[in-house]
Amino acid sequence: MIETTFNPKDVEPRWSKAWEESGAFKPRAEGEPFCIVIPPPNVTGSLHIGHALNNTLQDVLARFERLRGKSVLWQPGTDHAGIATQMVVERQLAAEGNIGRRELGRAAFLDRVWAWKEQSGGRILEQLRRLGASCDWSRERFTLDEGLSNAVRKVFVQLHREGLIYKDKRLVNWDPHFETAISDLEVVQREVASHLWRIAYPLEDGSGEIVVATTRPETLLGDVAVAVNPKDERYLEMIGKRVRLPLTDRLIPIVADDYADPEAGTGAVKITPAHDFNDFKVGKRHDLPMINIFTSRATLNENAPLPFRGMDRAVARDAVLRALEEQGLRRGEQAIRHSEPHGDRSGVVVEPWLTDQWYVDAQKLAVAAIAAVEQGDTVFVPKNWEKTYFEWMRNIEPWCVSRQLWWGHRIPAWYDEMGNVFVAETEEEAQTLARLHHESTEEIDLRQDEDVLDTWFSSALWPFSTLGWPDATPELKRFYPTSTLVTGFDIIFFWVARMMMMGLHFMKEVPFREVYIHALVRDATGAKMSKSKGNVMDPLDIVDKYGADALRFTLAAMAAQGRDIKLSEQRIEGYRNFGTKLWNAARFSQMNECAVWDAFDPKSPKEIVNRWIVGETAKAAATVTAELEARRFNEAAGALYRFVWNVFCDWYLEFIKPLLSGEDEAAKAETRRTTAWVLDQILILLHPFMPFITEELWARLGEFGQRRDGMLITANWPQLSASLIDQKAEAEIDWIIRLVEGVRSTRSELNVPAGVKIPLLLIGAEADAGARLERYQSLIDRMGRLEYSTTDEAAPPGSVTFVLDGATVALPLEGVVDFAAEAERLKKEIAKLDGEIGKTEAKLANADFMARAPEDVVEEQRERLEDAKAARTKLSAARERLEGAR
RNA sequence: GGGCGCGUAGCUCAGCGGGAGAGCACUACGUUGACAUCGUAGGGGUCACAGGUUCGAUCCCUGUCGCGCCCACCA
Repeated sequence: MIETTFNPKDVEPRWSKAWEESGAFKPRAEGEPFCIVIPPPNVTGSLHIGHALNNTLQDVLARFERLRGKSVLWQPGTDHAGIATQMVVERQLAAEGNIGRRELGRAAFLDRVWAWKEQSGGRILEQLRRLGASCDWSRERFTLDEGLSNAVRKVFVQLHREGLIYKDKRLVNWDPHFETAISDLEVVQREVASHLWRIAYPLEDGSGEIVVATTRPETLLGDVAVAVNPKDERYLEMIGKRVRLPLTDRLIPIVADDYADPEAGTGAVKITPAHDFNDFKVGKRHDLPMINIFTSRATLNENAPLPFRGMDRAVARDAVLRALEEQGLRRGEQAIRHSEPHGDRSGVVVEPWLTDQWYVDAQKLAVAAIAAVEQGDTVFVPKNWEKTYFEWMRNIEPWCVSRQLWWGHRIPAWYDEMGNVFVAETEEEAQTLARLHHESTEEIDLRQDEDVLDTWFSSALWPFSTLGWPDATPELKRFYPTSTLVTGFDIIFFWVARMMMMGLHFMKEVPFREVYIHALVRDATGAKMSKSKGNVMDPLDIVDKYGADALRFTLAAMAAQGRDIKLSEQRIEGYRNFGTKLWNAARFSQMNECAVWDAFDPKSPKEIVNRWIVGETAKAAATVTAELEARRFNEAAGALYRFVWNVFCDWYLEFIKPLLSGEDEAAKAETRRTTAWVLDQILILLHPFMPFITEELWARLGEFGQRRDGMLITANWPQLSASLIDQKAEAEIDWIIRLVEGVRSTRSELNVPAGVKIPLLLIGAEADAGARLERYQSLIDRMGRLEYSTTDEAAPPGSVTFVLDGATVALPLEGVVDFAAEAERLKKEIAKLDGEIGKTEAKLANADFMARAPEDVVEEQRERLEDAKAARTKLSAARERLEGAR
């Protein structure tokens, strides 16, 4: 016997293991391929609620397509997450005893990182298993494993050979904490309180001064010019003159450049080409020198005047301001708020810094990536994200891919002593290239580039590298292009765009046909979850408390396209209850010996209720299928919820109780078979959302009937013909439902005690309604708590009535209810009908409406009017009777 | 400055050209061998505001107000 509540803790680990061991997660040999590559989580990370959403949606699709018979590969793996992982290990080192990575040395430090990876690396995938993720775990990959590293080297070398990767000296976003370059995308702007300081630069000829405004006075030490707008009359005279740069012994020119905005600041702007992106361009235009005044840690270097050397930039700011004050060169300040660039990982202010870095010519690669989406080779769902994608792709900047970190793919470039660079997949090949270059047969001393690649470089190859590229593996042939990518909007630029570029370049085909973009999971109040705010919901805690199915169903049910998810525990609890409801429905079926039956033909039932529920099942299956195909996860989940709870449990199971306890053995047998069949369909349809409870019930229900062929995970998705929908059955059941609801509602409104059984008289019924009443009498009596029900000629005085289609339902309640209350109820009902009659009549009297509205709409209004009028007549009659009875 | 999105029941959200829905919360009542993690019934809405299009607008268009996010810039 099934117990009254489902206990996920006992059940989940068992099925996780069984599924994996059975090979169900591996693609079947036959069938249309369906492939998803997982967005690889950081190898040493742990599961957060965003992962839970992301992977739930992927698993819903994977299980859905698997049930539909496709050959499904959900490719798992992890990302080495260069900067993030290195940061964690550096913190560990600091906590242990202040040995920095530089003191430790590259090799020893990397040993530490690998050790940490070995220790914590498996955790997040274990956590995904707890969610029920049906990845083919035997194919797990890691961005730093041998195969993927090979792919990275091959891609780098080929792009370099094609001129699409090059080394360049330009300003980069420099993170002084990690002492590495980062890409534009890794820079976040944060608003800070600051000042706009005005500083006087004395003219060389002693004829006066020019005042500049700046938020960064310390960079004055690297100024090489002052720019004014050529149209700015205030400064026309000064163009071409030189000023004495304060605190230094340098003379710098005043140049005319459109960049200077007469409206901004004082109209005169200091130019520091080595530390500002705009100034860099001005410097290039005017052929100005570039003076770098910072070290890699953003302290002042030897190019700064002696007193300032070695100072941190913040200290230097104060020192410069003080020195200017002493020299009487400050011309006031004003408090402002402005945004400053920060490293997204380090949180420190990023410094524009002049260095040699490797760049990918993204502009060229973007051409095909833009065209592919324009042509619909890859579609975004929801579609409006395409606009974001295009906007970024069309304005793409060179991608800085080198990082001055240690944890990552070492750049496959070697230098000889003269600084010539040889890019090759291996040192041997580089050696060969070097010898050719030097026309020498001697061993040439080569030194590999110290830098590693941006983490996203290897991620960009993920859809083909994980399938075995550069080898022509069967998986690559079969599953590339992959089917669907499921990811968050926050990594469209970081990841999606770059996979598009790399996939198209190396595979000559898009990496995926579809990109499903889901929203962010927020807390119940709409705030972004973050550790510092302390409002994070740990998915594993939720799984412990409510079970994985409840969490999964909640996330899917809330995943409406285009809106963030505000997750509350109450909601999860509600869907846990849904699981319990299903569990108990199964329990009921088991108690009533609704056993699994071989070869049940859904066309076979004779009983109306059974014919009805078969049709409802067909409708639900069609809806769930269509909604999942359209990626409306919330609609699919909602349809299932309503079908299981409001149709199957609330009505069908109640309808069949009399049949199951009745004498008609044929009807009883049929009902058992039908119930078992419907429940099976429910388990299959629900399985993508709630895999554990459905699989468990599948097994339990299989135990007392005929044994199952296999696990639910490999069952067949229902394909039910619309011809199973029996309109006559629908009409009859609909009539019964409305009758029962009318009775219940009337009883409740008039406070008829639940325990009191009352009679029901159907007045003025057409022949078929009368027949229905007779046929389903026991059912109706039971559900309406009726003493008996029958047809009659007229309502006895003092009965309470309501209208059902053409008939009046009378409940003789004299002595049971308060007629004043009933009169009030009738009055309300009649007023409501009057309102409706008035509105509808007005509409039908409107010539424009009659002339322009479609015929079916007009007809609908006519029917509505007729029904309302008929009901009004009957209720008025009832009111008169009531008056008479008083 | 450019872009995207959102204002619908107390809360969280679906819906999106022909009489507004769900879950939770709330109220009342529960003799019911599937289920109290439940059942039955009920209350609750100028669908932000203003114009327009239309026979008809919560839905389409324009504008206003409020909120969120992304990109760019910031002397």
